[in-house]
Amino acid sequence: MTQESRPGGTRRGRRNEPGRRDTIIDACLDVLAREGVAGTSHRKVAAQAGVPLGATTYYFDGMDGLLHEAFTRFATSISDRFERRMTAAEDLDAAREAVVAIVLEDVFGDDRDLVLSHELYTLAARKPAFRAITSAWMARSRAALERHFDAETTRMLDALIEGLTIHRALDAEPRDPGEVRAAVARITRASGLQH
Amino acid sequence: MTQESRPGGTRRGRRNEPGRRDTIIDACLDVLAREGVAGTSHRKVAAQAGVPLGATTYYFDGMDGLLHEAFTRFATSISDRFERRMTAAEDLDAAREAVVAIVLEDVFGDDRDLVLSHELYTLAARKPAFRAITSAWMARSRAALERHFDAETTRMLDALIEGLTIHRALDAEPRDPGEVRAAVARITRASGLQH
DNA sequence: CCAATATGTGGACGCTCGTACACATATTGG
DNA sequence: CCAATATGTGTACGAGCGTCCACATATTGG
Repeated sequence: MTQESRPGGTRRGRRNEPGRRDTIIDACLDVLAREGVAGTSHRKVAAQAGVPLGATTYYFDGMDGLLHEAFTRFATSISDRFERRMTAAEDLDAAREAVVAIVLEDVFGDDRDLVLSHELYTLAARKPAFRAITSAWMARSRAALERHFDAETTRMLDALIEGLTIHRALDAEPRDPGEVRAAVARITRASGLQH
Repeated sequence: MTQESRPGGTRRGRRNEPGRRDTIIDACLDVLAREGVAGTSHRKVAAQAGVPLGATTYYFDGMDGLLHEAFTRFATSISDRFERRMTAAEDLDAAREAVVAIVLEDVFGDDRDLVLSHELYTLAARKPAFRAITSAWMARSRAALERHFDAETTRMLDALIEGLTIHRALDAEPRDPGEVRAAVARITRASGLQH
């Protein structure tokens, strides 16, 4: 059993906390959501995670490395949810309704996800290294959509989802769910695959 | 006639350069496009504009004030172009084609505008003060679209434009112009106003 | 049980940052 | 022509930043 030489005091030297990296990544996402990329620093992440400053540079390759892992985790989790929704849909109408649910519930439901998405897009627009994350995310979304829609419709739909999401974020008043449904209907009209 | 006491040397005291504020705002946009909000500082803007550091705090109310004016100028100029395109269109088909041109030429044509848009959106997603800028921008775009399309279609189209733009930015390969045209056609099918 | 090693930390270094303000000079009013 | 004022600037301050590394300690191998 592990004994602490100075219980309650500052411990130095070797430790055994396997979840450390994970804790730091999650803390990084918290800070990102709260302060944005601009306001995220090693020190703030360390404080949020409850680890010493040195740990954030020890486990990750600079700030960019940390951001990369954090946003990868974020994009993957959003992507998972998207895929689950689309896979669960059994026919074309269910697929359309799944898209509506994604727009209305998944992204709009949570300010945090929305803000994080924007931060990631902005970073990706500037740094190619982060574009790999958004590309993978988009590729997965499209693959999921293509279970139900043809390739062209999929790309249009993907763009529409994005646009509806963004505008919802910047709009003051809430959007009519019926309108989202109608927009999805227009884009996907007669463009389904056989099931 | 204005005489300089120390020609070629450092000048202090009262000066008469009315374009100073403008110069600084433009320089700020340059820095923003190059380095992002995160990397923009008074010093960098001052260097870019060729003015002393003090000038950037003298003419503007802190960094936020400067950012606000810079992004206002940016959004207004994009918005002008949008409005001009839509106003020039004389019938429904021309309006559809104008939208395609906006997507393909205006936004995608210039990486700088794209990056600046993202930076602004991200800021707006986090700070309400900047949301006023994006709201005004969106309101103008919609008003311009409503010259040709009904209100519901306008909102859908606005979102679609946004989404196509964003995805174009993050996509590696160029998008087929025909597909943009097709997407616009689907959304606007039988939704025009009388002219 | 004792080296050797792996693991992690605290603190320091050099930098950039935003802001504030004493002061220098151009302009203006009398 | 001279005070008074408007206009702008140089500089300094304190804070926060990323990164680095000597070192402390837990673990392991012999």
